[in-house]
Amino acid sequence: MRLDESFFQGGNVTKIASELLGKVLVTCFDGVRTSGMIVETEAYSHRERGCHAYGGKKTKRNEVMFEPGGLAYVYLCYGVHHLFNVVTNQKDKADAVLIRAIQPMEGIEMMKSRMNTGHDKRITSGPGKLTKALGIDLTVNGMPMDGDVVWVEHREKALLKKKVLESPRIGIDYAGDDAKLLWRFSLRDNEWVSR
DNA sequence: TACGTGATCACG
DNA sequence: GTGATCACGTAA
Repeated sequence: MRLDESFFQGGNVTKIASELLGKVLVTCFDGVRTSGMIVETEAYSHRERGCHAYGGKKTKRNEVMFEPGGLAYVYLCYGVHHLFNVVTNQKDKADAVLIRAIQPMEGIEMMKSRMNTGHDKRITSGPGKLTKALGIDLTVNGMPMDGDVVWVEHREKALLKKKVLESPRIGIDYAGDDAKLLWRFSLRDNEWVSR
């Protein structure tokens, strides 16, 4: 079952970030499906300093965050890596969830090919790696999560709460005290979580 | 621990 | 226009 916009417009970005754990992120390019179970996410809200849209700051890069929830927000980080987010909340309330790691499911050969490697060890264990493995780049920015390129499926029953680990977000030292928020969610003991 | 990498942003 | 910055990954 596919998640629709009602899921992404729920308004509580940390709740959505934790609920995305265990769900399946899917892409389909040229008829080839690749997918993986989401094992690590981070929440970002316009109300805190870690967010690109902090204080309602709207730029060319982040304008899709100001649209209603259910769109993909992709941007280039450090000139090399595409990072994939899902916009949540409602129009002009710019919140998003960063997908940081997945556990490969479908299309593993395609992922290995995209990663230029012969093995499948930890090929999706990080926000920049999973986008490469899934074929996500800037052309995906702004796409709806209920189209035929990228979407999220719900397959398994609800996760046990105690499987969800909450910790500080990675790589946002510039956010001051907001860097201490426990807004990173991961599946405890899952080997595909990033380091 | 160091640094590549290039789009984007905040200045002028 | 230009320089600083950056929600990472890899090598060492």
